[in-house]
Amino acid sequence: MRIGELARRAGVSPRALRYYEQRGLIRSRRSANGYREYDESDVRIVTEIRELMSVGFTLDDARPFVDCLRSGHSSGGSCPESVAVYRRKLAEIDRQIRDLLARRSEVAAQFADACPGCLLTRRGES
Amino acid sequence: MRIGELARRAGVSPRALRYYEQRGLIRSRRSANGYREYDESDVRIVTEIRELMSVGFTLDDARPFVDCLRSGHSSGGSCPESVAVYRRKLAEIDRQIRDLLARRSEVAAQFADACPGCLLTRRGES
DNA sequence: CTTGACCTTGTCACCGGCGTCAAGCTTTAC
DNA sequence: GTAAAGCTTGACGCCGGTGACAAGGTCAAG
Repeated sequence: MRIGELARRAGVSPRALRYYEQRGLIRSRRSANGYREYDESDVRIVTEIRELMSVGFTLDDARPFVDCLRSGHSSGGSCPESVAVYRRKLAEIDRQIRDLLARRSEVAAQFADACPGCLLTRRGES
Repeated sequence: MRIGELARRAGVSPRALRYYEQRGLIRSRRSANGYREYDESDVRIVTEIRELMSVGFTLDDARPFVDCLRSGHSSGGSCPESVAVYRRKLAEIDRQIRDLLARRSEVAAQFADACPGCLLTRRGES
């Protein structure tokens, strides 16, 4: 299939696919007229990339998963390198959560300091 | 004082100060030779900006605080507009925390799905 | 033959907060 | 007198993941 069909099937723009190729995540055969040619395995790969990006992974983060799929594994996350990325991302998210919690209390403290009484009424807005 | 001294006293680069001016956060008198001239109130303003940025405020977020200081208040956070920004930022942080928590469980779910057993050993890395 | 849908490469734009360099002035220190 | 430090404006670069546009090649349907 050509780029437009792959894009439709994977739910991305052709522009994004060319970018992924430029970044070395997907490859393409070229037909005689220069058009990119893809097959089913590319659909799988792009789908995997999108799934990872939807939970905050970068393209570089996704690379080990793509390699894992290419090396024949049915799941992109079952290779040691992918597992390492999973662990790293989880740790990263945990760190971000901690940072945000710390930041929240700093903001609340500054707020209370600058405007005593303002904070007494509402909290969290959840 | 000139830009270098203000920069040193406020703990920022001269480049940052020119940027703040370009964004309309600080103003400068010019001496005869074209050099920017500042006084103590500018030290106070830049310090306020830095304090806000250190807890994740953008320059636009800081603007009401600067205006508040300029209008004679001893604290930049005591004006209604600043209070509104405080509340907005707290709500924003709360939202980000919720998003990250949701993301964390999505990543953990994908991880568990892709590599059953991998997640059993450690969690959180805290 | 022509229209229109699809493809190609290449480039600029975005967002935030500057860093960094260029090219030229002024002031300060010795 | 001169070199170093400090000042000026202007402009490009960064980071991530595209969107949007330009200027063209290709191919199927009418």
